[in-house]
Amino acid sequence: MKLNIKDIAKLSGCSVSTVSRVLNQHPYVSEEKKERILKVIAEHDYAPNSQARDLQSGESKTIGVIVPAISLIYFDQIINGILENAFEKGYMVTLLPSNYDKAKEKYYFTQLKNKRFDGIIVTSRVHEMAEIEKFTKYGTIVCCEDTGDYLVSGVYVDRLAAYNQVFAELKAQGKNKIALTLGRSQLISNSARLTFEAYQKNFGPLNPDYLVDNCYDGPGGIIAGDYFSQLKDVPEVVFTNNDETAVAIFQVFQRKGLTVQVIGQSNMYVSEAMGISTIDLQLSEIGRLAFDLVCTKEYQKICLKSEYIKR
Amino acid sequence: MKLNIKDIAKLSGCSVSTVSRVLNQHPYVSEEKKERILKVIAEHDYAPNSQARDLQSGESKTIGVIVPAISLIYFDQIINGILENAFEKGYMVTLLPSNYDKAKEKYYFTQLKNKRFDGIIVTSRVHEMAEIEKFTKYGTIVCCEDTGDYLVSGVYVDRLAAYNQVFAELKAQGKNKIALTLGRSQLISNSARLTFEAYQKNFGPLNPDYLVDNCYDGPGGIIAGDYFSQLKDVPEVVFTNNDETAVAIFQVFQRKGLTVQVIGQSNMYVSEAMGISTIDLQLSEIGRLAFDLVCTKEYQKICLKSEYIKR
DNA sequence: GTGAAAGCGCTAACAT
DNA sequence: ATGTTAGCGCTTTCAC
Repeated sequence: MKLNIKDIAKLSGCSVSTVSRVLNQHPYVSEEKKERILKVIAEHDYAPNSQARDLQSGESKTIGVIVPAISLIYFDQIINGILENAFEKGYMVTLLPSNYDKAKEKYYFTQLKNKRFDGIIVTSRVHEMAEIEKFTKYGTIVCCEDTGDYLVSGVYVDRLAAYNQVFAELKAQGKNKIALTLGRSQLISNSARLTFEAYQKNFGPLNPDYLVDNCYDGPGGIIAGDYFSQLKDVPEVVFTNNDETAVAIFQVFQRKGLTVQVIGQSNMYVSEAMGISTIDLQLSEIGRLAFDLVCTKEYQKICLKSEYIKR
Repeated sequence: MKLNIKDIAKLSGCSVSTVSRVLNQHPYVSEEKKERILKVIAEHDYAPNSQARDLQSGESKTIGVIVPAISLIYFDQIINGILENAFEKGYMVTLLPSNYDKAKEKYYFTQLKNKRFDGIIVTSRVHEMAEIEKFTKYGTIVCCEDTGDYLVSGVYVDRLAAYNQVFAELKAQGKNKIALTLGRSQLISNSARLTFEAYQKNFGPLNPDYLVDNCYDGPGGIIAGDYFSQLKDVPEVVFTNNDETAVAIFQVFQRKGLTVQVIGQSNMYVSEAMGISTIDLQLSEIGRLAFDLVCTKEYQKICLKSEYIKR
């Protein structure tokens, strides 16, 4: 037998508005009634229906987070940052797995229009930024990347600076056989584009043999490692797109007795354990700030500094 | 200017119920009106408000998943199983981080009563099962563990069988210096208890020097590895509670030139890459099935078989 | 085939 | 300080 606020009112002999007042801790309720109502509520184990509250307030205290796939540890850190912040502010976080499927992604933006979410954080995307800009009229959207000239909030790290620092140092050390791994190719991924830019600035055009695409994790790293080690001209350094990949490649080389420097990205625990250099991408801080923006509905672009951690 | 169903009715010159009918694809609407309404909807970029729908239907098509902390890869696999299944069935998944804080956990069960979720999946918990049983009157609850005699649905893997197999084989191989790592101590964690049970059955009482508690991940493994390798009597085998820990311990030993067999749990990619034996805990399948139960609101206990993967 | 109207459970403006 | 009532936007009988 599910009770509603009306029942509580009846049971405690007062009006719904009085009950609502004590529920929401509004002033102007006599101690006597207050206690009586509280007692009835406790006795009958009543809890206000949040769907009705949401409808009434027009908010849901819920935000959606678009992720390509949760299993990539990269996103875990961002999610953690979001989660911590959201909990403190009394928000709930709904995970929106896209698998980089455009239809799914669009569906989630539609749900924003439906008011299922107060806002959406995009950790990675397949839609064009111009399209996402259009969705902002349905609600707050914050992307975890540089949103350029588009009117979309963004929180990101200055990757280019770190990439340039890494490549410049390698060059100064006299290295010049530098291989790269990327996630999605430079055609669609912003970070891939920046990697290229920094590489070319320091070393000129890249030897296509020294590039492996679609490297997202450990298994991808194995493939890349096997490939690089079979080249006639084995690279001196492999600059990877994340720590999981870096570790896997490192192990392949180690097993084959090759001495190749591997550099990761994200500063995950695993790279620390293996003593692999990495770039701290401040993922959890990005999540934290992105939530701040989505929560306050502010339009803003925030750029954090990344740090090259040499090991 | 936010339109509602009433506006659409007015704009297309028919009643709200007719609009509602086409929205929900009910029959008995003339083709002519249907088209007209659809056109108006498209032109004005209208989308029905899901909060109102939820209130009306009494459902939210959302389930909550209690996790101690997302960063533990262990839970990623369960979450992935849940997410895939949920998406297929048109449900949303809200992450409920508990950090094993009892107050937080309780708060989430309260939200179930509030009807914010249609159900909750508990991946790990701090509440007693008896208490959780009481919460089931607020909605469906499914735990990812053996719920024993309590009237709470559970999906889990037969760990004891696998643990027994492992210890029996080690014994047959003549090993007897077996160390253990655990997550939460055997006082509160079910899997810790089972590990103990299987160990004792095969080897009798455990030498307390051969036990390390509170090992959740890589960092924990490092500590354990350092500890074990400093013992006068270094163990021959370390049976760990998860693959991340196993890998970390393995590396510590390797670095110190010690030959110690390490066994993990979860069958994560990392153990495969390192060639470490492990127990496949079927985590993603557990997530998948748990969602099935929560979705159909069935009360059921499902036990899966775990597999010892020797490498 | 279509429409009027009664809720779903709550909040808040308005009256007293 | 307390009660009455009009919505929030939608679905769903129940008439016609």
